[in-house]
This record gives sequence, structure tokens and C-alpha cells, in this order.
Amino acid sequence: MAGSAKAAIQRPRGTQDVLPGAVYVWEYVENAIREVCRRYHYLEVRTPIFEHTELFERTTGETTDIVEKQMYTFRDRGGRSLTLRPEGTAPVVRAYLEVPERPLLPWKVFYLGPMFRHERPQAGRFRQFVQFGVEAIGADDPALDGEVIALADDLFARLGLEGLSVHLNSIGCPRCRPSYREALLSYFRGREGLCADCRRRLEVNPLRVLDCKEASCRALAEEAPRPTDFLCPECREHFDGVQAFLRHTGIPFVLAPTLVRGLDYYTRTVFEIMHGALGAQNTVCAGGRYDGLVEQLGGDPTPGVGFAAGLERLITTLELEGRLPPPPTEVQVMVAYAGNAARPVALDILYRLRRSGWQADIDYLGRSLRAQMKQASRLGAPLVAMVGEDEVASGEVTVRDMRTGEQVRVPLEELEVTLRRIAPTT
RNA sequence: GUGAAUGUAGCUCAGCUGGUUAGAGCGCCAGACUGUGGAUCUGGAGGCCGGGGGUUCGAGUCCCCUCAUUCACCCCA
Repeated sequence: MAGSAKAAIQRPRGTQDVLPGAVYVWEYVENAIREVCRRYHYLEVRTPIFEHTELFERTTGETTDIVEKQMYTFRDRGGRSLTLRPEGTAPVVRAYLEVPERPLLPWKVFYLGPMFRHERPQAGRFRQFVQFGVEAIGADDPALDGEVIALADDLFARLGLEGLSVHLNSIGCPRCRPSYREALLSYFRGREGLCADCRRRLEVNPLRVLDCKEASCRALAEEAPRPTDFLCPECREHFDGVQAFLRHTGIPFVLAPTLVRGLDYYTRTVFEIMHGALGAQNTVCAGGRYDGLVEQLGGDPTPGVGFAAGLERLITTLELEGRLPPPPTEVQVMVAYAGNAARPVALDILYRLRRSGWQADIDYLGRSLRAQMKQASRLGAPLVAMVGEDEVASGEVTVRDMRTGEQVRVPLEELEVTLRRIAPTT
């Protein structure tokens, strides 16, 4: 690829470099996330990048692809099996159980950081990707389900996104799900037309047959029994409560009777926030309730609800909707000089500006003044401070406004006032 | 893990049925303007045509393998 004799080392498959010119977009999104979370009283938690493998095996679901074949698992020198975290909820719950003092409930936290799954990359899917997620542990109030959905909705609105829609469903609890499962099995077993994948799904995880993309399966799924028809009275009431909250709060949503989630720990509420124009991986945010998870990890029975959002997909959505913020100014003042005699003076000016807070830079490639101007222009620097032999002799500096082309020559002491006057806001 | 498409200058791409010095646009550097950007013109640098093997007198063009990228499936943010 590269012209060198040795083969160039490329980044590992499914990873990305966020280059300097793009980092501001990430900062923009991260800032929006932190601000919204603060308003909803969710505090940040930072858990390790790797965990004991068992944590994910026990929670995510032993039959899910994530655990079966997508984990980056390795042994450390002590022989322990560790895994780069493939998702954020299990680690957060584990951390909750390790909080030294009993936390005030609900424990409302958010996380923001890289996750790892060994999958084939495609549009909107990477092996290392960044997830933002919130978890509220310790209350089963439907208004809390509503709160995490509201938080996500608020965030997306704040980012200016419009093409997203909330899809909502309830998959019941360990008490009502078995009867639904049976109904589903007998429905599909009595019918022809399922694809090969779905015949396998039917045995492994029957609920997943519902969201198959195959046309024939979808047709069958349309008529299939729905989880919401089998909810026990408590789950029914809870689900009604979530919907009532959303209507009351004015958050639009659509009921999605065939929506199920992949991870084993979900109960009751499940939801996804999707975008119509994203390609095959169109879910930007997904979550739900996990009332059995804390107990499963050795804690007292404690309900919980949360979601995870993929930042790469979110940023793609921003691009798609033309909602990327303009890039920030890299350099406010470019210091240019003509002739080697002026260089020490130019460096003095450069450091004087930097020390008083200006974003300032200078040419290091010995370019002609003309080329220095061109650089300044390309960098989008609004101001150039120029010195040549004349200025050195008279103790002055020439300030050029790159937007208008106007320039003035002022005594060195007046440089900063002049800069501020010409470009007060930069 | 499965399938398909694509890999030619820094970037985006040409290169007809294999034919000898591999091109364009943009970008970059320099000059026209011996101290001044965004316009124009001129010149220049920069490619073992992803890598390996094969067919052929001859391969960027054909065949095989391999690596990478992209999209889709599986699954999922």
C-alpha cells in the first residue's frame, strides 16, 4: 500500500482513528450527553475496560452471539480469564454491588466509553465502538422507564435530530413469559414458511423470530401471538404506566409488538430508538428493564432500567441530517515573518500572544511570506500578525484581517488591542 | 462465521477486446508578484497499478491464492 519497502501497519479491522479534524464532533456530542445527564440527575460512573469473563457469561446470555463468539477474551498472567467489555450494563450493575456504602436509591448513573465485540464490521458496526448508556437501579416505577426514554429523547432533540422514532414494547417477566413462549412455539410449529435461520431461532430464542427481516417470516410474525397479550396483571399495569407517562410527558412513541431485545436479562419494558435512513444498523439507542439482573449477580432482588446508545451511529445520524456543528477555529492569529532577521521578533510575538491566551502559530518550514499567508488562509486563521525588516526597525507589527484583506501597522505594544478590536469574538 | 463488490499518485477516479514512456481533476511545492492568502497562468515533486504466484513474446488489464476495505446476512449500539 504505502510506498515503503516494509508493509505498513494498519489499524486493526473494525477500529477507527478519530483524527484531529473530527475530534470536535465527539466533544460536541459528549458535552451534550453530560449536560443532559446532569439535568436528569444521572452521575457518571467509570468502570474498567475489562472484567472477569464470567460477568458477561452469567448476565448477557450464554446463548447470545455476544457471549458465544464475539468477546475479546484473554488470560492474564495469573491465569484468570478476562474479557474486554462487550456492553455496559453488566459492569455497572457489578459496580453497584461493590459500592462500599449502601447507595441512595435509585442509583442513577451514566457511562461513556469504548466497548468491544469481535464482529464483521459494516455500516454502523465496529469492533471497538463507543457507547453511552444510563442505568437507574433500585426502583420499578414506570415513570423511571419513562425517564430514561425521556432522557434519550431530550438528548436527540438537543442535538437537533428529527428523523428518530421511539419503538416500545413489553416482553413480560419470568412469570408471564413462559406461557407466551409456549403460545409462540405452538403458533410457529403449526405453520410452514419460516426461513432456515428462524427454524433455528425457534429452538434457541423463539422471541427473536418476531423481528426476522425475511418477508415470509415477517408475514407470519404479523399474525403471531403478541407478548403484550400474555402479560400478567402486574406487567400489564406496568406497561400501561410507561405508556401513560410518555403520553403525559408528550414523548411520541409507537408500539412495536414484534420488538424484542437480544440480551437475556431484559424484562418488561424494551425499547429502541431508530433512524429511517441509517442502513441495516439503524438502531441508535436501545434499552429496557432488567429486574432480575442484580439478583442474578448476587445482590438482593433489585429492579433496574437503562439503555445504551452507539455514538458512531449517533454521529452518522448527525451527518445525515446535516446537524454537525461548524469546526472550531484552529488558529486565531498566524504570526508571519519576512526574512530571517525578523524571525526572532516573530517568535517573541508568537509567545507573547500564546501566553496571554491567543491560539497562535507560526511557520516552521521556512516558507516564503506568500506561502505563509496561504497557510494562514487554509487554516482559516482570521488574523495574521506580520513582521519584516521595516517593522523590526520601527518596533511595529502589521496586522491583517484575513476576511476583509484590510491591514494596519501598529506599534508592538498595541498588537493585542488591535487584534481584539479587529476580531473581538474569535 | 457466510455472501457480494472494490483495491491504480496525498484525495476522487480514468485506463476500450492484454501491446511497450500509467493519465486527469483536486491537493501539495515553486515561479509569474526579489515583503502578503482566497482568482488566473506556467512549471515541478509524487505510483514496484494492495501483496504473491501463474498464463503469455508481452499483464494495471486474464487465472489462482492472499491481505485489506465496503455493503449485506448472522447478531447488535
